[in-house]
Amino acid sequence: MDLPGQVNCETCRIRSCAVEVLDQQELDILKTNCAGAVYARNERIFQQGSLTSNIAYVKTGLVKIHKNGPSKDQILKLVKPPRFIGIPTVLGDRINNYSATALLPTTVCFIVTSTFKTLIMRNGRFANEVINSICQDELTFYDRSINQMQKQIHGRLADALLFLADEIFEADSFDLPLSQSDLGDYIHATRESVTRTLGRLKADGLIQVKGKNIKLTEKDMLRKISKLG
Amino acid sequence: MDLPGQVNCETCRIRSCAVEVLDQQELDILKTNCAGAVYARNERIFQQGSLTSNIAYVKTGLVKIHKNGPSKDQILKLVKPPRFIGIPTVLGDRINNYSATALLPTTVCFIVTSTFKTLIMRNGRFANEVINSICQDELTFYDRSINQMQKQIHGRLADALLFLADEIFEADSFDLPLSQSDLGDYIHATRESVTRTLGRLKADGLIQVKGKNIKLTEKDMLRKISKLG
DNA sequence: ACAGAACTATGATCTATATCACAAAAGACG
DNA sequence: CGTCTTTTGTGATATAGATCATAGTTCTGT
Repeated sequence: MDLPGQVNCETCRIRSCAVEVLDQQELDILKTNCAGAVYARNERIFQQGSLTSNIAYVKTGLVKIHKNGPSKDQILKLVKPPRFIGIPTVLGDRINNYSATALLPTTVCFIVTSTFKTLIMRNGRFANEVINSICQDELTFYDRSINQMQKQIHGRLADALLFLADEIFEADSFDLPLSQSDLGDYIHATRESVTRTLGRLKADGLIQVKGKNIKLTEKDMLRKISKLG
Repeated sequence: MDLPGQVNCETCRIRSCAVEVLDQQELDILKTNCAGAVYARNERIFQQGSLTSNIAYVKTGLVKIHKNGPSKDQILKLVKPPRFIGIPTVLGDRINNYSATALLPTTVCFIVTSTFKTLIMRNGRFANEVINSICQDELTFYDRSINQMQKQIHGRLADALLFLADEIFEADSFDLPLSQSDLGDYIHATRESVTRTLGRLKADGLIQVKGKNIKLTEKDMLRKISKLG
């Protein structure tokens, strides 16, 4: 983790919708209670179970949110910046309920939790934007959960690939930012099943694979697979 | 649905933490934009896909939040009052992203969405309480998701029974508020599997079943099953 | 009280995907 | 450059739980 330290929220070009609505005085409060950090691929941003007094704002890169389950670690979601993560630590206990790890080189701003709370209390529009953002996340996660539960592995993998292409990279060709084992944790499958299913999609000509690079050549077909489960 | 209509938020004894922090003027705003309703068992409170301009506050009873998946309806969570439901409709589109159905006779207050938003904007403490509540829900749902995914059916059923006993009824003996088919939608299993697994728990002497009534006689053992999956 | 619907019970079979076992390939690093 | 670790590929086997089929039971409305 590299620490650029001091940041300037006023001139920051990757501000969240929430920060957009702050006034000058509030930006000053934020600025003096905010520190930047840079993470390399696979570096842990925060760890489940650890005490914290910060909320993280992911500015660039890609982050996985993951949590220990009864039998293994599971990736709850992939977070594309810009996005706040770890907001639930505003709750009393201040213990991270999940881990966050960079999947690509990632820049993060840490905001002191009490400052975040102060801004919520002071500025209703800020609070409103935060609520919107959490609600959006909530709905997305509901959908993802249902899909994970009800689709079988082909559909879940197709979903993941389409998500990476459409939402994360906005390109039909991209380098997989996760190992197949991670991908398994994300779509709830074993590494072996991921390998086999990827192989199947490749054999059927729906995707091209060159090392880490994946190219979705038949997105319509992938979407159909995603639909049918 | 029976409509008591006019409610008085000032004297309401089942106020949320959020409403607790409102001042007199805000309570007046709330009161004039709030209507009560009573639902019978299995009555729909709101329907996924329908347009709405209200947020619901469940005062008493028990509610299931459920949503259509690719292959079937799934119960996302059981909501024990008091609790707001449907907050995500504060997002632009105002379309319910899931359904809510009463599992027991249930009383609900509907709050006009714009009023809810006004209160968030006006009163930072209200906003803060709302955020706390959503965050709490979020964490609970993460845990539930991971458990659903990683545990097998015995563990999932044990979880559900312990949840009903400990969180909902606060008693080791209770009448199942869901059919076995619903229970299947809740723990992601078929009705047949629920029947068999319940039968198994009964045969093993961990629970007693008399019609709809269930009595957890070996909670420690159930907890062990829940842990081991 | 009775007919129709909804719910519960249980056995027989099938299947998607986990597990296990091993090997090859690709990265990491002294 | 070679060793060590991590990642990927692939077959053989096992299994939890779905699906199918059939009946009995309880609820609901008239």
